[in-house]
Amino acid sequence: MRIATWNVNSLAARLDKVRWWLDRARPDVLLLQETKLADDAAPHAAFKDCGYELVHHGQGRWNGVAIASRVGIAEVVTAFGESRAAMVDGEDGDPLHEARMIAGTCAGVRVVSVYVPNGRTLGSPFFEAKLTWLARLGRWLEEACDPSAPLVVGGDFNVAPTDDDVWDAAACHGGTHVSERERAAIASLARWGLHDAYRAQHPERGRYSWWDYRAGAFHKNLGMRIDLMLVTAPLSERVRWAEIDREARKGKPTPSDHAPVVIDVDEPGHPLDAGWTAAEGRIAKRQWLRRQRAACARPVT
DNA sequence: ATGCCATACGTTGTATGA
Repeated sequence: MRIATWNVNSLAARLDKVRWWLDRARPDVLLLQETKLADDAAPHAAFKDCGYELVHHGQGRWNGVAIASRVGIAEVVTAFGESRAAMVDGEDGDPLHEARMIAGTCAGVRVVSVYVPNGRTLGSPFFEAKLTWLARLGRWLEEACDPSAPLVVGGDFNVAPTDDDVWDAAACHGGTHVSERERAAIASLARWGLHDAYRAQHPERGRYSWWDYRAGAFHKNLGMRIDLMLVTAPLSERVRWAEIDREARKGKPTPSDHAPVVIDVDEPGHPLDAGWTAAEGRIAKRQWLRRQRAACARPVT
């Protein structure tokens, strides 16, 4: 089973790129962030054409999260299960009232797509709201989820868990994304039972999931690893492969400033589509894996 | 190592992002 997360920075602007990537990586489940769409504008038909069911939680201009699955989606929860009445369309500026969380169950795995608030600057009300939001995520996990069951919280956490996850912690946005309190919030999630699936497969430095659009940051590999796949123990021991697909950060038209983070559960690569013979399937799978490694694993290209 | 890039909304500017 392949599960991925991708902050697409507008699903409307990125729809062709997302379709290309679904065909390229064939994830079973894709967690999406920053769709920047209202629910009634969610592109269900486009995903259905690619073989995916889409569940979406958005309010329009900003934020917006979704889950695309080709193995079914059940038990959908948005906004930590708060009622619609409690949500005031984010108009009060409280991130707890914004579309930043959606969960579902796909092929026996509880999947949670999160878009953690940015925080803007240390000490600002936005920064405090970011910490409050992360604490709310922790409380929801404690109340509604089971660390001994297979679960992944994937998404844009807007936190680089360690200095190995950022090109230069000192140069980083006046301290957000790398501060002690943000990292303590991630550590608190870890204590509940969430493991960093990508880091478990890749101890090396210099692997990032976001690069600034400007000043050639991507080509200089000046980035941060802020898109995470955090998995509970029963899922962690099933992870066989993880990558950040840098290919998706390249090319025209303009890509998202984030790259997808992918994990394979139970086996590496992906079961091929029906219609292949077993022998053809094995060969194609090896070629696919080789291509993936060559394309994704280079530190800088 | 910031808003120099990119997005939406709406109209040539403002808000937001990490």
